[in-house]
Amino acid sequence: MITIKDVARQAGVSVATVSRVYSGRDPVSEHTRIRVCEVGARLGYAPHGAAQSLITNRTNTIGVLLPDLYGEFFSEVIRGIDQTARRQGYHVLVSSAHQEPAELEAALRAMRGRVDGMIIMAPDLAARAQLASLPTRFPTVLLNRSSEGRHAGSIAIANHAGAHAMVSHLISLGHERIATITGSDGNLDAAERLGGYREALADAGLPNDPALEAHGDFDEHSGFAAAERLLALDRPPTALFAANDSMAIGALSAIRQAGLQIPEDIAVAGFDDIPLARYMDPPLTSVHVDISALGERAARRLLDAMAQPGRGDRTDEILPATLVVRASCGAPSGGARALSPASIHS
Amino acid sequence: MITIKDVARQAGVSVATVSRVYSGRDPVSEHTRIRVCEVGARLGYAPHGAAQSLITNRTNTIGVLLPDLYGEFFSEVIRGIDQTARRQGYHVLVSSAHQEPAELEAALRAMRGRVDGMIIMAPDLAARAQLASLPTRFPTVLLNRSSEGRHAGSIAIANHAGAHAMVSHLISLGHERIATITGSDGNLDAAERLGGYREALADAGLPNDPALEAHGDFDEHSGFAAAERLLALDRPPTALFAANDSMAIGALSAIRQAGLQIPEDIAVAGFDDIPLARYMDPPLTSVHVDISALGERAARRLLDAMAQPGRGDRTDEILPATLVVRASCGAPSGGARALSPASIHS
DNA sequence: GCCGCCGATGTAAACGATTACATCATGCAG
DNA sequence: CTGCATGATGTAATCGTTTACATCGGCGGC
Repeated sequence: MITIKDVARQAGVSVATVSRVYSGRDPVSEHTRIRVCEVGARLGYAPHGAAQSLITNRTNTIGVLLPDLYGEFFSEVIRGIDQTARRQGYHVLVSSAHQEPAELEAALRAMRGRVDGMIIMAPDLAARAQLASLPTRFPTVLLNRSSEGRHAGSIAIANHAGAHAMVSHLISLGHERIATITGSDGNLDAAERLGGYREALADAGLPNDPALEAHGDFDEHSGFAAAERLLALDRPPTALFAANDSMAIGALSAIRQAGLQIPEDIAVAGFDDIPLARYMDPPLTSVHVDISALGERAARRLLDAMAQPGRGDRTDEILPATLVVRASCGAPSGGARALSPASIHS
Repeated sequence: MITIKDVARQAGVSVATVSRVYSGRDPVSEHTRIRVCEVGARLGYAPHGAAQSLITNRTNTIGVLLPDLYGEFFSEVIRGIDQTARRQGYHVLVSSAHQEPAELEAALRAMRGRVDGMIIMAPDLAARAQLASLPTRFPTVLLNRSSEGRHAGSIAIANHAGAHAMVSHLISLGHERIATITGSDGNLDAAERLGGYREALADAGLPNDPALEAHGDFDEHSGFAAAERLLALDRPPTALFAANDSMAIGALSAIRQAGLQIPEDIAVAGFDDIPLARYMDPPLTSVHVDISALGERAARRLLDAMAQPGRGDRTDEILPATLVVRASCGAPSGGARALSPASIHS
């Protein structure tokens, strides 16, 4: 492998000069700069990242710790992070599927000297608790609401508000028996969406029937199965709010298979507004959240925090969600309404 | 930040001993090993990645270069890579959206000293040509068929065979006017799938009507728009093969909107077999490819190549695809058939 | 003509680990 | 008792950069 010394020797200058040419910080005479660039290009020289990191104490890399990644959500958040990171000359080191607290900690240690900051998504409540107790080595931004750990800022989705708005919407359409299909147990998003559902019912003075809360785990099949169970009830629901679109789509399939009409016999709504939602039959009413924006905001916040070390930004930010009404809920017309433009500073 | 020296001092030993304890290579007396571990844990010591990389010349990281990432495909391939990589103690550095050859080269340079090997996916033909001319710094595995560059192995999806099988299947159902919705221009997967479509028609002695090849770009909307154009033809097709499922789903929507029945009036098939395909109405016939396995294979191949430097593995491997017949194509029954178990050694 | 400044360049000390080699005590064979 | 292998540990060179500091020539102000 060819190093800065090789370039220096062949260009007849010292390593310091070569370094200056490439970093562009100190003044270098035009003559030598051209000469060095020439030699560098001919030799195919590229600075050794590790060596640079060692001396500058900056890696130009941000780490991303994600849970096991379901579907498009993962792509989108990474895309948002990667785009803003690269724009600032940063790389992205990803690591996924850290359910066990121990594994999570190991991953975190391994990042030492490899990243300048971290974006961590730990929707699992147990892992999250563990996280709070870890020594904070570098700037960190949490995805999802940071209930406890006061050591980092966070960015979350308006889960509660979104779910509340959706269920309220269903109520406004005249539904009184509204079921929900929940997300995975112990998942924070799932819990918050369920909370929004319950609160909306309570706000409207409707009873909370436990039989109408069917378990799911965010994938299509669990939505299908949950819908089948709900339809088999003595008094089946007239509306169904799934905690994400994948499950809603599974539910649509189950409902059709039972020979029922959507939305006439039963209204359906989802959460996430994945691209495919509008192409369903009928098009799926959902809560739109801009996942890529979530990643982008997180990256931006992290980069800011890294720029001004010390004055860490402990803000908890909530990304607004938008109600997208389509045919599956039986509402008269389409259109989107904004809700919860909240940006809560604690 | 706390270094190996701090641990050494507090434990009353030399840095060498601490290093030995952490790497576990050389023998260390049980007494001191415990002592060092104790101090290390108390101080929260973690070895500095960059420093290790510099001296050992190994980063324990593999780089992944991806094009702009559409939908679930991206998640899946990354998941496959990340899982196998982590199992071997490797990290994953991702970088996406490199369309421009210049940008791609810059990204590649920036990896120097940060990764031990690379997985590169460059479906764009122009970028791919550029790639072949780059000096090969480290072991590399290409995703998608490596037409030219003889400097690396590759793993590809059975695009041609999959499309061929699907179109042949439609022909066997009696269709003679079969349209296709193509993927993005200049995209290799798209080109190969189109090739498979054309060859299947030719093999069956059917004419190739250019009007039946509608442009798309892999997203839902383009599928919707393309289907509208096809339906407006004087002699509309009786079957439709979309180059991916997203476009097929957009097409389903357009066809319904035109008041036509699927599959009675027009049969529809896709490619990729995304999880949602089976939940469509009607369930979507598609070509199943295991994307996560693609990433996994790529990672495994790369890790192998890195383990035995020099004897690079220039094999071109093709991952088999499976025909998944559901209701949308109007075939009598369901079930999957394997095709193209090809693993071509060149 | 001298002084000081400035711009261009070189010298060498870091950065934090790994590891070949040296050192040293210990135990055991002869 | 001597010599040597062995196991535990320390010393110091090394990886490829960046950067504070030194050097040096030229130039303008006085």
